[in-house]
Amino acid sequence: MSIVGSQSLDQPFVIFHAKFAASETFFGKDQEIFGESEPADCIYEVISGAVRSYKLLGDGRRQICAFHFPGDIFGLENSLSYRFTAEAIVDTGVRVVRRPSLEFMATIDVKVAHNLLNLTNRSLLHAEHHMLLLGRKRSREKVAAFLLEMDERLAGTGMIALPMTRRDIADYLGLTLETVSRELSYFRARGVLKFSGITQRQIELQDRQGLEALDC
Amino acid sequence: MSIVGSQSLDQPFVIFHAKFAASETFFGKDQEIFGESEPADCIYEVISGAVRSYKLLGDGRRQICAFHFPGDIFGLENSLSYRFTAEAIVDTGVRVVRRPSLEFMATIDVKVAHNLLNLTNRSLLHAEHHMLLLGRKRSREKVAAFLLEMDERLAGTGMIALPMTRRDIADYLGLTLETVSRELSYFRARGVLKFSGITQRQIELQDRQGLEALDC
DNA sequence: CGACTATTTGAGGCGTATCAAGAAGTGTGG
DNA sequence: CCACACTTCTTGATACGCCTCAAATAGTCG
Repeated sequence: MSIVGSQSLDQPFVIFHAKFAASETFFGKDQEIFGESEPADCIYEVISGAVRSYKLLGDGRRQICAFHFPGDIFGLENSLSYRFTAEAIVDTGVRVVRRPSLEFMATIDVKVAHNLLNLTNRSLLHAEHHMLLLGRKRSREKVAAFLLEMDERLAGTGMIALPMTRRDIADYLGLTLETVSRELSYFRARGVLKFSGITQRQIELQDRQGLEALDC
Repeated sequence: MSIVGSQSLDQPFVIFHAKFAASETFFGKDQEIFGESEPADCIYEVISGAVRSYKLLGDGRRQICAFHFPGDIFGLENSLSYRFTAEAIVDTGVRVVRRPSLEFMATIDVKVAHNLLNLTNRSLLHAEHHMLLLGRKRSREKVAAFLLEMDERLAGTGMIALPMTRRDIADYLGLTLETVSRELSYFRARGVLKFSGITQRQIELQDRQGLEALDC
């Protein structure tokens, strides 16, 4: 229904131009790709795997601002340093472009500049949508929205293979991992979803309307 | 300390170019400037007054995404329709530019395109910062962060004249108005702030460090 | 298989919401 | 200027949703 969160477009962004794009780089599970307040040298596109980007409070409380899946671009900054930390959730391959070369291209290629703006706007759209969730939705509605977003971004088939832990989900939704688990159990008990695979991360949506009714 | 939320720059943005800028338009208190999902025709700069932009859930729960003060630009979109509703908090004057003329300028003037990107990035920075607040801070920390943000954006002198109600503050912070009121009372009882004017909206910060300690 | 991590589930507590009533502040008309 | 109606704000009592702590189960990896 909503395209929020998806970075896929009808046409690929002209940002990772062949002439400037570096080859694929790999990061292992839980490996940091860049850290908050590090110099923002590079921009990344996920090739395979999944990435979380988050901010921390002084005492360790964590807010995951976004998950990035294959095709998504992250690490776009206009300031000198990154605004958050990015980590691979599972083994992940990314394409890297150095910022200076991108900015150079933006000055000579209108299409690149336009795509940069589009990408940033897309992130902003997602962030504003997520503010509504964080500030005003209850735990059940948050988890419902999460499942619908993941289904849409990962497959759209109702068969979801989550790469992230319950804690990641909780830190994305502003909940605890126990509350996330309880709400998933609630949905399972109601037949809204079931754990289809051998693990608890493979989820099959049985009643999408039941979730959409909660997504408001 | 933080520049989050402030849209002021060393140099003014070259967006409201003399050739294209319309004259000042006025909106009365609580008047809608544009509505969510209306066609995004125009872009606005606050001249005087204050604006809130918010999203709603189906049952009326409201999340204020941002406040806009003189000098701030809002209503920037890349999609066809606005992403939220904008209302004047008090009597407000705004400068208006039609989007098509702005987009035209962006194609012929690199500086305009660059400023558009900068503005969008600034909004994104604020949104991500606010997600951390909404998802992971307690009510006291939220109110402390709010007071510091307002001080910085409205004056920076420690004398704050809030244009918005407790309900607006609550909907910005993901709280109820009663909780906001209680936390303000708490800070007042501790001598962190006092109500300096004849109304409860004029606040004088007595102990900024006390607030910054909570802002983390 | 054994050690470890991730997840579920239960019991109880805390923080914020809800409901309610009164005080403070604002605006209007006489 | 005051009287009155209305809105906003404060404060108290209580309820409840989510968090915390704890322990058992499920899943992963050597």
